[in-house]
Amino acid sequence: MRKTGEQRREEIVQAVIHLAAENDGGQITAQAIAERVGIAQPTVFRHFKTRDRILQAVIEWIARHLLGVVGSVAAGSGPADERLRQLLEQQLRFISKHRGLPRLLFSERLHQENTQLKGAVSRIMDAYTNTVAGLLREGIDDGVFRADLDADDTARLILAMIQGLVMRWSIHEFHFELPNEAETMWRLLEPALLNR
Amino acid sequence: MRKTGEQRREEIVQAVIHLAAENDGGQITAQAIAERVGIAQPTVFRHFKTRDRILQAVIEWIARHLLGVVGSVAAGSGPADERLRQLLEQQLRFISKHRGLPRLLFSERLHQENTQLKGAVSRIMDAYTNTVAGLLREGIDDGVFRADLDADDTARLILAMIQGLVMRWSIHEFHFELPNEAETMWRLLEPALLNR
DNA sequence: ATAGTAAGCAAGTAGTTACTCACTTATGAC
DNA sequence: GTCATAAGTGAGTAACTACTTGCTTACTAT
Repeated sequence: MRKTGEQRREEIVQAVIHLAAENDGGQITAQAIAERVGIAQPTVFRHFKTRDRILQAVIEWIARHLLGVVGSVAAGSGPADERLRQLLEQQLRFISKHRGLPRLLFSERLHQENTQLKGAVSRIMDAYTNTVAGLLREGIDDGVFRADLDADDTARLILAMIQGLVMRWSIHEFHFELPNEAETMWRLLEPALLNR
Repeated sequence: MRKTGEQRREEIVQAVIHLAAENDGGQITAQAIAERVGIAQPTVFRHFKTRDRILQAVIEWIARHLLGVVGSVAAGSGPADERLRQLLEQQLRFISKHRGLPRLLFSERLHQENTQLKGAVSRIMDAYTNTVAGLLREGIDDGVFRADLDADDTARLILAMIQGLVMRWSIHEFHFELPNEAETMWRLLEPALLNR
C-alpha cells in the first residue's frame, strides 16, 4: 500500500506510453506494464479492471494533451498564417517528445483489439480537423488565405500530412528531427494557402 | 495433394490480404489463414516455415503491385503535372481495391513483431519517393513545376499526404470513396507545385 | 487502539498462439 | 505398376496472454 490508486493509474498510463515508444519488439502486456511500474502483474488489474480500460485511459491522456497544444496555439493572437505555422511546429515538437503517441494512435493492432478505441481516435482527429479548419476560416475571412480554399478539405489534408510525416518518423525509428520538418511542410503549404 | 506449393503460397498471401481488410477484429493467425484457404492449420506451415515468412511474402506482393502502378504511370508520356495527377488517382484507385494494404503496411503490429519487415516497408517508401521525386524533377526541368521546389522533400510530403489520407479512410472503415480524394489533393497541390 | 479500506502479492486458470510430429495419400516420372 | 516426392492431416506442445482468487499488509479515520 505504497501509493494511492490515482498515482498508480497515472504511472500505468505513462508506462504504456513509454512501452509503445520502445521499438525492441516488446509488447504492451500486463506483465511488461507491471515490470515497468514496479508492481506485480495482478496489481495492474487492481487499478484497471481490464486491459481495454488501460488503453482507454491512455487514449484519453493523449487526447487531452494533444488537443491542448493545438487549442492553445490556435486560440492565440496574431495573423492566422503565423498561428498555423506555430501550430505545425508546436505539434511536431510535442509529438517528438512523446514517441509512443503515434504508435498508439495509429496502430491497427490497437484498433483491431478494441473497436471503441477506433471511435476515440476518430473523435480526436475530428476535433483536430475542426480546430485547424476554424483557423483556416479566420484566415480566409481576413484575406490572408485564399478565398477559394475549402477549409474542411484543407484541414483534413494538413492533418493527413502530419500523420504521414509522423509515421515515416516512427518507421525510421525517430532518426530525424521531427520539428525541423515543420519548415519543410510550410514551404509546400505557403503557396497553396496564402492569398497571392 | 490437391494443388502445387506455388499455388497454395499465392492463396495464402491473398488470404492474409483479405483478412487484413476485414474490420471485425479478426486476427491474422495461422488458424484464420487456414480456414480461409480451406486447409488444415499445420498445412500452412508446410508452405511457409514461419509466420514471418508469410508476412514477408505478403509485403513482397504489395511492393510488386504498388510500385508497379506508380512506375507505369510515372514512365508514361504527357506533361509531368498531368502524370502526377494521374499517379495520385491511379494509386488511390488501386489501394481502394485492396483494403488490406494500408492495414498491413502501416500496422505497428507488423513492425513490432518483425524488424525485417520494417526495412521492407522502408524500402517501398523510398522507391515510391524516388519515383515521385523523379517526376517532379522532370516537371521542374520542363518549367511546369516551380523551380524552387525541393524534389525530394516535396515527394516525401506528397507520400505522407497519401499515407495520412489512406489511414483516415481505413480508420473510418472505408466509408468514403478514396479515388475521389485525388481531386481534393490536387486542388491543394496545384498552386503549391505549378509554375505561376 | 482498532477497525475498515484499499494496495499489494503468490499462485493459479483458461484460452490462444505459432509450431512439431508421425502418419497418410495423391500425383507424376519412369 | 511402382516408387519417390510433396501436399495433406489429427493430435499434440510449450509459451504466452488476460484475468481470478485468497490472503496479507499498510494507511486512515475515529
